[in-house]
This record gives sequence, structure tokens and C-alpha cells, in this order.
Amino acid sequence: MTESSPVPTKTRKPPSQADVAALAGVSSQTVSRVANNRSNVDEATRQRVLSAMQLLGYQPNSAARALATGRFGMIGVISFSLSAHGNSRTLQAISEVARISGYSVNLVGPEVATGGAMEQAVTKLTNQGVDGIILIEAQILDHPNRNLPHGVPLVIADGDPDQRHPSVDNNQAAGAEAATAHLLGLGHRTVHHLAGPQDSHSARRRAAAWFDTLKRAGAPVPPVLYGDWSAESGYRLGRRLAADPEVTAVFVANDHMALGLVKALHEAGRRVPHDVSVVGFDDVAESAFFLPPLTTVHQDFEQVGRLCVSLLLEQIADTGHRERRVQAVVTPELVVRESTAPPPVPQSR
Amino acid sequence: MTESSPVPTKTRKPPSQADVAALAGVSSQTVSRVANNRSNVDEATRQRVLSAMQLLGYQPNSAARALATGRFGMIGVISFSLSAHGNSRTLQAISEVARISGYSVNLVGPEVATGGAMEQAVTKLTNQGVDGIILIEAQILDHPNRNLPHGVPLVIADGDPDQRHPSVDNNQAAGAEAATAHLLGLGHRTVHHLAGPQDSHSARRRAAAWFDTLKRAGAPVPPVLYGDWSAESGYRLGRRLAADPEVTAVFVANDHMALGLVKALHEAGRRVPHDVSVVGFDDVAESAFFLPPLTTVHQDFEQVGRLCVSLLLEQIADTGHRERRVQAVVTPELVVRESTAPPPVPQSR
DNA sequence: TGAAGACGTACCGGATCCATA
DNA sequence: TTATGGATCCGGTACGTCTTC
Repeated sequence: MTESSPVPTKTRKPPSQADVAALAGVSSQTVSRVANNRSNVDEATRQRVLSAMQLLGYQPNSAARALATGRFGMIGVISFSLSAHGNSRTLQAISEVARISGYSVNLVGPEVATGGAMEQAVTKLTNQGVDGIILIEAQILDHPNRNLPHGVPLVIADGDPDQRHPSVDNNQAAGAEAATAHLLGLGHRTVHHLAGPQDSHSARRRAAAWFDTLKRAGAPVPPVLYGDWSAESGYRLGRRLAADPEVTAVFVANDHMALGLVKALHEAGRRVPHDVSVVGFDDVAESAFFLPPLTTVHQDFEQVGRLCVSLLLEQIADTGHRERRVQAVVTPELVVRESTAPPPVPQSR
Repeated sequence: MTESSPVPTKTRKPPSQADVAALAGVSSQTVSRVANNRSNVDEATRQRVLSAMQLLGYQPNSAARALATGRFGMIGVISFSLSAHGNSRTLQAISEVARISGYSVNLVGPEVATGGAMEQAVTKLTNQGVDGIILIEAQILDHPNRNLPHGVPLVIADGDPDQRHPSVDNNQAAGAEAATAHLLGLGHRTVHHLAGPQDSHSARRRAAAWFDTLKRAGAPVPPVLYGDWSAESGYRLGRRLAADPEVTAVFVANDHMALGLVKALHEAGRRVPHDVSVVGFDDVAESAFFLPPLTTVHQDFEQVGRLCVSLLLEQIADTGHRERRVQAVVTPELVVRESTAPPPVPQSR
């Protein structure tokens, strides 16, 4: 116990199947069977092998196993921005479920978002050896001339433009419609929109649903302002909205921009929600503690992550069939707090 | 070009070295040389091999390579909470630098944080085959009876209790001292502290530095309140602080809790910074847009991530030497905004 | 005769050492 | 010396064979 080996133990090789086999007095194949919980092993033999493993501290070599089986026990995740709130939440859920399912997660972070970046990332992952790939927020897919490989199981989270691949999406349209309708229902003549960046599918769909809802209600459609998800952009564009007395209600594409907008309104002397109502999107944990607490659309990123893994594992298992196109949809929910109210001067219809 | 193969292309095996060798009319070893950019290959042969690779779409099999070389080209990252702001920022930086250095990132997410969870995660990663491990926020290491293996290269980000491993840390003490001293310098009689959870090293060091700074200044030391990093906990504990008229300055261990505190103060009718000054920690992107903009301590998580990878790669390369104990420190910086001011009733000394 | 348990052998796809032209 | 090929190995798994009751 207390002895310290004089020899540098750093270079000792990890024990292999063969070592275990030698110690247990069986063949390495039997060790393999025990390691994989096969049934056709005598109980006494199994115990002998197990204790030999224990004694040596045997750990199977995943590279060797992967080479032999062609399976890697690893799923690749491509995300171009972990700083985006939803992405890291989704990633966390993915890694959790993957671990439970016996898979590791190989994360490929942001690269220069050139046209071929997505393909490069996919290639890199398949080289590294993954059984499938999850793509988070794949705005680069816009480029219609570029296609993703169809050979490897793939699931797209929140970003499949043309439904060519299995995907999991928040029902952005439903969320945006709920937000817009809520404001309209409060009596606002119309609702302005502070959108996310134009290369984001989520942002586009929110904007489209906002537009449709306004149209259906017969409300005038004001011009859209495009931010970049950051509070800073919300503030910068918010100053323009704050300067416009026509603005009494704003649907903002995410909570962080909404925070910036609220600050801009505050500085302009326009109270929220008394003078201007604001609705966000995401329901980040902090939004309940904004001043005032933000009415927003709650997204269940954990559910998105879970579904991504499920769909991917299905594809991986389902080697026989041709690839299927499955779309899973997670429904967001409007959370009404204190940043919304009827307009200052009641409008008659 | 436009032909579509009638045979299901799904099951086609990826081309191997041998296939390339056959097509190029060389041996597979020569293909290996070309793939690894060895010098002793005739230029003409190299070109022949390269175009064969191109034609077949050859991608080296990483499992086979790992098996043969013992290197995996992969670093493991263990993080028990990606939702913590700093962790995901650090992770993003790590993944970026790792990619540039030719390494993949194997992410192990949260598990039940039992005593052995850390060791399990490390074991899992070494099984999967990684060349080294980065541990983010290793609060579980507290348990002094548990040790991490010394066989595998390891770097700890923001959480090494006893400096037994190479680590990268923000200089929490300097940041906390700057925050506390700033408030004291404004004329506050003392500074209250809303700390992070007790099992977090970062939280502890911030609290310790706050304590020391108060002591050195001869200021009375009020009791500490312990939150859990969330805005909700900041709000909940903040209500207690807000009810105490003695409280005129609070140093909060992170920005999110500070947001909750500000809300609690606001509800209690105590204005920030007029009645109570608040300083946060982290400088999340949103904190400049809080109401009021938050004075806080900026942490450079990108730098932390970069340094982690550097230290780890050094260890990996440095197989000859015994393991070294290197500590890198990143210095945070106080960012003064509008949540701090002199106390309402000037104190005479 | 037949099933269950144990074993042997041929790979998986590369890298490395050594022999060779 | 320079460019190339051959043999054997990395550490497992798949599958066929042989033994035993």
C-alpha cells in the first residue's frame, strides 16, 4: 500500500486482453466474451476472468475495438457557436443522453463560416471515427449548392432549411405567433419585430410567423430590424425603436436582445410595460429577474437535445433501411410576466 | 458526373490504404508515407498516390492509426455544468484551439456528482482513448481522500485545490480584492458578500479575498450568504440583504446572482447605486445592459481555454520528463459601470 | 446426436522496422 | 544514399472448429 515504486511508472503499458487471459489461464477470446457480456461463458471462468481484470486494472482499448467492429461508440456534434445560449443548453442535453446511451461526444467547434466549413467539419468527424453526427444551428446550409453527405447518419437541430435530413426543431412559428398574438390581444395596434441575424433559420421562422400573424390580424406590418442575438445589438437597434412614438409593442427574437431594447427604452424615458410592451424568446434563466421580468417564449432545449440523440441512434441502428426523413418538433410556450401590458392610449377598433 | 448508381451506395465500405495503393500501383506503405508527408517519396509517385486518394475519396481510418501509434489525436474535456457561463466559454475556446492544433475534443458532460464521479469520468475518457484531459471547474476534487490518476496528462481549469496538477486559474483573489477595494474606496463602511456555492473553489477564493480585504482595511466583516450562481438564488438571498438597512454595498460572486439581487433591492425600494452599490463577477456580455449597467470583474475565459490546451499539449509532448507542476494565472479586471456609487450618507472616518 | 462452452485463426487498417533494388 | 516493398504488430472481434457431457 504505502510502497512507492522506484521505477518511473509513467511508461508502463496498460494491460491488454492477452495479459488478462494469461493471468486467468484462458484465451484472449474468452476475455473478450466476458468483457462483452456474452452468455456462453462458464460462470466460474467468468469470475476468474473478472478478478484478473480487476487485479490488472484492465481497460479495453477503444481504438482496437473500433477497428475490429467498425463502430466507434461516438457521436459527433457540430456547433458553430457555443456562446449562443440555446446551443450550449442543447449540447449539454446531448452529452448527457449520449453518455447514458453509451456514446461519447466528439465536439467540433466554430470554424470560419465559409461555404465549405460545414462539409469540412463533417469530413473531419467522419475521419475521426463517429457513428453519427448532430448539427446544431446549421445556418450555413443555406447555400443551396452545397450538400451534406448522405452516407453518415445525421440529425439537424434547429436549422434544416429544406427537410432533406432528419431534424429536431422548436416550433418557432408557434412560439412567435403566440408572442405576437399576445401583444395584439392586449390591444396594441401592431407589433414591431427585432429579429435575429438573417442567416439564422430560427430567426427567419420567427420573423415569418410574426409577419403572418400580423397579416392575419389585419395589422400594419412595420419594417423589421435585424440584430445579431447580442444585447448590444438589441440596445443599438432599440434606440431607433425607442425614438419612434408609434412603437408600443415589440416582439424580440431572443431575450438578450430584449434586455438591450429595454435599456434603450429606459434611457429614452419610455417605461416598460407602461409605454412599450416587450416580449422575448428563449426564456433564459435570468429573464425572470430582468427589470421588469420579461414576458418571453420558453424553449425546451433539453428536449431538443434528447430528441436529437434518439433520432440519431435510431438511424445508426437502422442500417438496413434507406434513410428516413423524420422531423421532430418541440413546442415552445409563452410565459407571461411583467413586460407586457395594454398600450398606453387604448385604441378603438 | 450525372449518373446515379442503381445500387444502394449506403453499404459501400470506405476506401482503404490498400485500395489507394492498388490504384496507384504502389505498396500500401508508400501510401502511408504520402499520407504522413514523409520526405522519402519520389515526387512523381507522390502525385500518383495523391490523385488516387482524391479519386477514391480516401480518408485515413483514425481507429487504425490510433491502434498502431498509441496516439489518438483527441483530448478529453470534463465539465460538470455547461450551463455555467464561464464553463461554456472556456469550452468553446478549448475546442477552437484544439482544432487548430490538430486535436479533437471528447466532451464528457455532467454526471451525478458523487465522490467518484470525477474518477469515473477520467476512466471513461482514458478508455475511449484520449491523449490528455482538461478538467473544468473540478469542485469534486475537494474530497481529499480521492486522487486523480497521475498517469495521464491532465490540466485543471479553475479548480485545483492543492496544486497537485498543472492548472490554469483566473486570479480570483485579485478580482475579488479589486471589487471589494473599489467599494471601500467609494466610502462604504463595509462590504457584504453574496458568495457562490461552497463546493466551488472559485467561489471560495473570491470569498477569502473579500474577507482579507475587509480585514486589512479594518472594516467589520458581515456574515456571508451562499447562493448557487443562479439569478434566482441572488434574488432570494437578496431579499434578506435588502431588508437590512446596514447594507450599502454588496460584492456578488457572479453577475447572474447580482441581477437577482438588484431585482430584490428594486422591489424593496432601495435604488442601485444610490442606496446600495453592487459589484458582480464574470462580466457576462449582458451585464453592460442591466439596469443599471453592472460594475463587475471581467474574466478572460478565452485565455483560460487557450492556456489549458497549451499546457496540456506540452505535457503530452513532454513524455520524457517527469510530470511538472505548472500553474498559469489569468488576471481579471475590474470594469466600473453604473451600479456603484458612494454610500447615501457619507461616512466620516 | 446435439447443444453448450472453450479455443484458434483470420482479419480490421494503418505505422514501423528492416531488407531491398 | 534514396525510393520502395515485405513482414510483423497494435488489441481487439467474428466465425468456424473442437471438445465434453
